Amino acid sequence: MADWVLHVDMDQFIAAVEVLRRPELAGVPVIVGGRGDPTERAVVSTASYEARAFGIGSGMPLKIAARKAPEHAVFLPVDHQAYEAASHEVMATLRALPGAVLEVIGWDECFLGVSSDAPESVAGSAQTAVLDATGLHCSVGIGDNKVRAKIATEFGKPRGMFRLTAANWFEVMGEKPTRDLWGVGPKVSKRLADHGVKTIRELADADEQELIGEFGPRMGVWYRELGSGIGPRVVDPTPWVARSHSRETTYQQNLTTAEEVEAAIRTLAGSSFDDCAAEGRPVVRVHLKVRYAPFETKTFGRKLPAPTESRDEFIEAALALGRTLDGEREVRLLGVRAEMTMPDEGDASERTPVRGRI
DNA sequence: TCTGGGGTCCTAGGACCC
DNA sequence: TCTGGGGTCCTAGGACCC
Repeated sequence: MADWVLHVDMDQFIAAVEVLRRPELAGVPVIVGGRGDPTERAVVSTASYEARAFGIGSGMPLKIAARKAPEHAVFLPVDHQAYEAASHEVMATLRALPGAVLEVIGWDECFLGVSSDAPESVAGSAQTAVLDATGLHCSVGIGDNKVRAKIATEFGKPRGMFRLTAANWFEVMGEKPTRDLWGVGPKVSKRLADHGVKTIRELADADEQELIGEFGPRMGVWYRELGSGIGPRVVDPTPWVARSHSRETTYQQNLTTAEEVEAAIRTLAGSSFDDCAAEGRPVVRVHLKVRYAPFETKTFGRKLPAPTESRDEFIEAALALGRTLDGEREVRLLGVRAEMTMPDEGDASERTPVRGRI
């Protein structure tokens, strides 16, 4: 029996959860974001397939979405608790599949490690089990590692499945742009293009030393491997442990006075500290995230003089950092992050540089 | 036209030490 | 007067993902 990685991804998860508890919304363009008021400063969390047909997508400002949306579209507020609960149900269902190892990588997606000679059959069982337990549909990518499984899912959407392995990697992905790879964003694909590397096949064939020169020893090697679809295969069921916590808020009006900024820092710093304190781990760094007009976001960090478990000490450090902000330019405070002491992680060379929870 | 909120990991370069 | 090599720690910021 061969080992497989399955990537399970819920279809339009947030919108689907909303439709589930309001069946009358089935078939209606549903847009979930912010407080559900499209005149406010906020962005779209998820749009239903019906709404996507009008060009509405995640990350889009609600005001823009409102302009694109038809009259009968419905805007809903984000309800974290409902999605959290649905997510737990989905994961519990998948974890109960016989022989499956589950690694959660987000609210609405996970990897499943399975041993089988018929991975499509396992994928079908997973889809049926999730649908029966929750009423929600999902798509499944089947791969010989995480990278291929993750990318395969896109070809299976919606409600389907797709197998991507070393055998069909170049046939399916070879001529596509590097941007289609998981971990290659707009900046990196541009830098690759500047080296004459546009397609995934070209990335696989690229000169390793040239990539190392451009991206450094770790990312250079990693990107070249990505071109061939090479990636980690181990599905790790160990519960995820946060390394930091942050709070961000979109103020409906920009903060204009030093007093307003200070009060905001106090609130955000306090909340992010509380999240860390709840885990009983000292805080070692503070970060401020700010936006300069018109649209430039920056993050500033400071190590604390010593790890602290004092809320006041952390807030004072955040305020001190806030006072170093450039007073010449119009600035909006976005958030405060509290970085905790790290759990023991072992050898960095054994980790994979894919960002986020892999 | 107006841009979320939650995260992770990597690199460059300076300071400092032996 | 000119000038090593290696290592670690830290700051600051970049990039990406869900």
